[in-house]
Amino acid sequence: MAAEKNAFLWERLERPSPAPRQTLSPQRIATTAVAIADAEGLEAITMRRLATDLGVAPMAPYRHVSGKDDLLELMVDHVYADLRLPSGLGWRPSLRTLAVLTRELMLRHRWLAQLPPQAKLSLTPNRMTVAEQALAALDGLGLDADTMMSVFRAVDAYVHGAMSHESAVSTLVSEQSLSGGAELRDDLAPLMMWHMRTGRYPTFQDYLRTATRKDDAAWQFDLGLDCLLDGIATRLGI
Amino acid sequence: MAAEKNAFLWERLERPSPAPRQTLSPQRIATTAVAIADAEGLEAITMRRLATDLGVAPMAPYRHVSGKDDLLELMVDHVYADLRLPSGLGWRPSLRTLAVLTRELMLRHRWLAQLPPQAKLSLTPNRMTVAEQALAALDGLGLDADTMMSVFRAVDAYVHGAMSHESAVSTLVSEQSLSGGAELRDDLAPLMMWHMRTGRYPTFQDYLRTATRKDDAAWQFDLGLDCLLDGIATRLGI
DNA sequence: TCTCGCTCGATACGTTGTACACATCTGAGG
DNA sequence: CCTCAGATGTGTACAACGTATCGAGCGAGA
Repeated sequence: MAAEKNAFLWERLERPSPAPRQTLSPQRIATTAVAIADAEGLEAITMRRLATDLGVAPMAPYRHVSGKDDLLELMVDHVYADLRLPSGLGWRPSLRTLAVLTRELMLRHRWLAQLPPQAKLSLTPNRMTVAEQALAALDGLGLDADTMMSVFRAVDAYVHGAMSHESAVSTLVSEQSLSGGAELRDDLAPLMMWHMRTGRYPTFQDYLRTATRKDDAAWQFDLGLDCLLDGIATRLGI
Repeated sequence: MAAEKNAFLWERLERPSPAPRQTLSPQRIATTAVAIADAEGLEAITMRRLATDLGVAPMAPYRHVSGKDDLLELMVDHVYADLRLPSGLGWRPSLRTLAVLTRELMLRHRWLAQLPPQAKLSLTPNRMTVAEQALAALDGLGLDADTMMSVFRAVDAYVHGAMSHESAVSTLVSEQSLSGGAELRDDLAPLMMWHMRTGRYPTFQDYLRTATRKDDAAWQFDLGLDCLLDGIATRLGI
């Protein structure tokens, strides 16, 4: 594993490259991979496909990333570079902005919410920067370190959970709208109908009949988020 | 696709099986698959491995599940059968119990938090029942249907997001503690150290130095959950 | 009893991640 | 300017995966 003998991916990235052979670089690999995933989804990310789009032999990228997991981390770090919080806003606007910007990032790159969990866990520099900024926004309010981190993680957990759902639904809908073509929600709706016909879910059925914002994902996201922020404010007295 | 010509998996499951050939059944398939995933993780789930453990040819399970995705849905539904809320508790204890029981379920089956998102989305009967119970607990409080669903989904999103993180960490730690053997957190800690040595994350570093409950996942989970429930109560006036 | 349809077995194909050995290019030291 | 070690890209190959396909065996209704 040639790429691994020099410690961490991030460490290698920060020293000047000893041989500027320039046809391939972590930057170019990340950009290309992100373009593929944005256009065709996470399942289109293949080491061979990546190599093809880079105009290079299948095994070439392995000189720069130690494997597919490494590639996914690189992609995550690449897109998180776009996520920069304005500073000096107070804890609540900071956390709210963080959540909203993260949502927008995940809508721009729907594959972000579909990554395998070890890739979501990855401690990449740009993700560390986001965490640092969020923690800094919570500093100096009289909270102990554990509480600060828990608050940040609670918001992060909500955002990831909500977006995992939202982007799975939107991916499913767009997939079948371009393949089947006939009816939108061609998979979900009939299955839901079948469940309803069993009569076992009366409250759920009421919801389906009377709800008017079933497709307003932003409204749903904001409601949960504001509840969470309200609770943080009242419970912690900040 | 023989298994698909008869509509939904759940529909097939509810009619009496026409040929009681009994060597294979969705029940037995689900139990066996869950046992594999519980013992060896999600990546051990292979159609071939499943067939081997069932004592059957590799393609045999395809008569009962239409593919791997179907298998994962079956597994999800199987374990969610254990999740039953006590009724008549009021909305807040109900939602809290739901969250805590879901967390325990996901700790018992760590693969639940690592499923690909389309499997998390699956509308299985037992998941529908959980949703029905949660919505019922929110009924009659003067909330409109959209708000009820959003509240339920907010809690669900928090639980999934938090457990996705928690179970990824615990999986990582247990994996390397049984493989590398030397140091616990052998992957995470040195990488974190390296990040800290860059000096770019002072607030984060303070956290690492002064925090005392870094490993108390239950405490962190409860704090975020209680904040969310507080916020729901105050913002919606219930 | 015969036959039909469901169940399971055997074989095989295409795709994936990646190990390995070889060829080539680069910049530094003579 | 030449050479040479090491970094970089190529070609080939393999094992494992999901699953399509076809044929054999069994049970139940005629």
